[in-house]
Amino acid sequence: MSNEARVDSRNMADHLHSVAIHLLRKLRREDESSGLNAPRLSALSVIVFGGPITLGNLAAVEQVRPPTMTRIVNALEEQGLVVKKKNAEDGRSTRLSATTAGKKLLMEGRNRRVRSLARQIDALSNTEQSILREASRILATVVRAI
Amino acid sequence: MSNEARVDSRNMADHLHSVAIHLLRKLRREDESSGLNAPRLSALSVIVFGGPITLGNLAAVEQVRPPTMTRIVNALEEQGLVVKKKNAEDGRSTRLSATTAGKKLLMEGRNRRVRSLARQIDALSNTEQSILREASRILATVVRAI
DNA sequence: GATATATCGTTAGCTGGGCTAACGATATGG
DNA sequence: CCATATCGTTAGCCCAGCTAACGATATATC
Repeated sequence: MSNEARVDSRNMADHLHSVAIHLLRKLRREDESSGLNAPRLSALSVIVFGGPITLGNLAAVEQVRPPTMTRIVNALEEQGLVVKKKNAEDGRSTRLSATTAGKKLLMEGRNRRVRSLARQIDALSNTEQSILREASRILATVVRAI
Repeated sequence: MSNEARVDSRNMADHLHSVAIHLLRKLRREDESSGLNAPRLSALSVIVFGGPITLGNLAAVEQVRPPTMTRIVNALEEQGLVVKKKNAEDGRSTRLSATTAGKKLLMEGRNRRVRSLARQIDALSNTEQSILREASRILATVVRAI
């Protein structure tokens, strides 16, 4: 590989990193009324679409340590969005699943949070939207591989 | 606009949001040895390339409130990476600039942090790299507009 | 079957980033 | 000269990360 290519990939990585930081900072501001911030929303999403799931597995999926996930799940539980059930086959682990309220709030909260971003995407040309769509797919595999 | 397009942009926004969360979580792990985490690295970067700059302006650029930036800058100052100077023309404001050590650490820390991401980008095809390059440019303007 | 070991989740305690409210210091305008 | 505005800091709060240590349960070994 040429040295230029390496410099370029470093710049791209740098730029993507910066964009990710600022994107999340912006979106965080949309949270005020939702009662669901990013980590909780993301965890709830996994529970809704991938549940029932154990706390340890959820922590692994979300790339955090179990104590971190304990607190996130406790908050979701106190809000009545998630229920913990003992696993009958293994008393050490729990089975997390979403309540009806949890599923409902996921959709609403997620909508609220990404609404402003979606609005900006709507304003892009079709070509630009295609590029973004492809890029987000590529990025997902890239991130998974890190 | 068709309803399908709106649904699609919401899904894209959703997906980008999720990717951004997981990207930053991954990259945060690369920080251990660097001594510079994301907010400090980002702030230092602005000071290095955009300094001298006032604390308030830096906070605005970084999209955080002044008290938040005060703490970040204090940490950078304690590490000898940044210096505060009184503005001679306006005694209320300060002029932040990077020390030589700050400039050096920025390059090294930034490299370390995005190295694993750059490595994955290197492994992509030329086409995929082009898509990512375009997408990061588009995203930057999108984020700025939110 | 008893005992050692491994695994799951929680608790405790730390660091650090975000915020608002309130304040001192300095500029500026009436 | 005094009222008002602006800049940055301090204080105090919430929440997300982490490690270390622990109780409870499973499992393996003797």
